[in-house]
Amino acid sequence: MVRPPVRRATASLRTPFPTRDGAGLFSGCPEFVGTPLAYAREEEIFGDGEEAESVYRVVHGAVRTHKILSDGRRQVTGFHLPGDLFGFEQAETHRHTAEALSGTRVLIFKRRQIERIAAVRAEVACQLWSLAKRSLRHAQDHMLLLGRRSAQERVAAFLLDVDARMGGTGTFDLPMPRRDIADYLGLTIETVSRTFSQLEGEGALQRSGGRQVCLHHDRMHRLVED
Amino acid sequence: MVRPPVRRATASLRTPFPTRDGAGLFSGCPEFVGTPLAYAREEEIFGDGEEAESVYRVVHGAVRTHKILSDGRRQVTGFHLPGDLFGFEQAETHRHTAEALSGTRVLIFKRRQIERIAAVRAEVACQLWSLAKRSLRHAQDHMLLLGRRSAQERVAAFLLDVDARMGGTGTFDLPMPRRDIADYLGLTIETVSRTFSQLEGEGALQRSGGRQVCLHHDRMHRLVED
DNA sequence: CGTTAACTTGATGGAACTCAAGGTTCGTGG
DNA sequence: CCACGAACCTTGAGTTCCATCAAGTTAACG
Repeated sequence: MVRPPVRRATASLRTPFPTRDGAGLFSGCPEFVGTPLAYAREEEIFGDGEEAESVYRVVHGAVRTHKILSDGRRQVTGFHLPGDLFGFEQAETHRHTAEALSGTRVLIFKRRQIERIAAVRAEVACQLWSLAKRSLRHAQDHMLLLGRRSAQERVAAFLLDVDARMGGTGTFDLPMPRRDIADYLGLTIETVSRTFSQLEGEGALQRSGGRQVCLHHDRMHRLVED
Repeated sequence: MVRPPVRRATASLRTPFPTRDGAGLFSGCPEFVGTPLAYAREEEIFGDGEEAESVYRVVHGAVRTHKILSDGRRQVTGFHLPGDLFGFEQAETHRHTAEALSGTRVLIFKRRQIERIAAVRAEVACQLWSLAKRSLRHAQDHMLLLGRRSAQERVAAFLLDVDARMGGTGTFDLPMPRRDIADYLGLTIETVSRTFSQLEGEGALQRSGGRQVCLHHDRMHRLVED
């Protein structure tokens, strides 16, 4: 798979904004006050190999994290929606790249500070542990998808997951382009596109305008073995 | 992919043995005293959906954890060697099945007890957090492998990983059969077998007696893009 | 409204899967 | 110690699903 040269965000209008959300708690702990920051579409939030100074919480918009091989093959490891935390690392450096999918606001927390507080307050450390376990479970579910599911199952499972995270109404706008979906599901954009068409042909969903979809929950679910 | 009926351990000689290793610490915390227990080859340690009462540490032998779809497709999510912990769950029930690869001894810890101690001692909770982050990193690396790597790269990366975990001498016996390797790498046993042969043909490894391999480190590494 | 990126569709090819033997290893009992 | 059987592993032939290559078409945006 050949991939065009690395897409780097050009826009760098990183506009700090008022502390409206500054009171936003870190898992219900008032001592964590995040610094609000905004990123433009496709702007990099942190890069693979950089020192992991901060941890992030999405306030508005969406973020993707990915890993990339030297020849350009990319695996998107997660999409992060409002409320989600990302950027935790086991080591001192990031093992991922994080980029905004669209104009996105986040709260930034200092990793050192979080670790300092966790080292003293057991209930905070337990919350962080729990958070990591939740991510781990997601990663393991995704391994099953990547290792053993067909293209149709992957796309169907993905759409059901996004729907659930966006409110579960069955109608929503996908916050990411096909390339990101493909790289998340271990497929190519062509296969994702064809699978969308196929699902629409089978009456499992309807599309309007590329990004908007309306799922037929029952038929969709029937496509995903479990 | 059709799979033979679920392989259930028939042998159930779960023989508790003396407390020789009872002094084995839980990440250096003397208050955790595990109960030693032994499992026979292919014996189930815990099953998907069961209540997650315990957490385990491998003392001797090897364990695999996997997830399985209703039609039998299986994804092995990890192999656990002496010193490794497994069986932590985010929720109250296990989301995996764990089975002994060979005669295996483990130490069992009560999850409730660990949680009780973590809730009070921050440094313990931080260790557990760190452990979860390490597992998460492994899972994310594996996603990249499953989503984007070729069969040859998967097998080569796998062999290098096992070698490193078994001492890094380059010569070792694989503790698992081809089926488990295949289900770990998202391949079929035939493809794994063919890839072994291909790697041997290219001089990247030598086999003797099915399970024993001797890796040619340089050539092996060259096959794994990063 | 024009330009560009994003998405879709078609034709073709190939890596890995499936099906089917055959060979090897290893444990068990004669 | 050797013979037998049952897993386990390897190899071959044919097929399939998804990737690749190549146009088109639609949508987004200045």
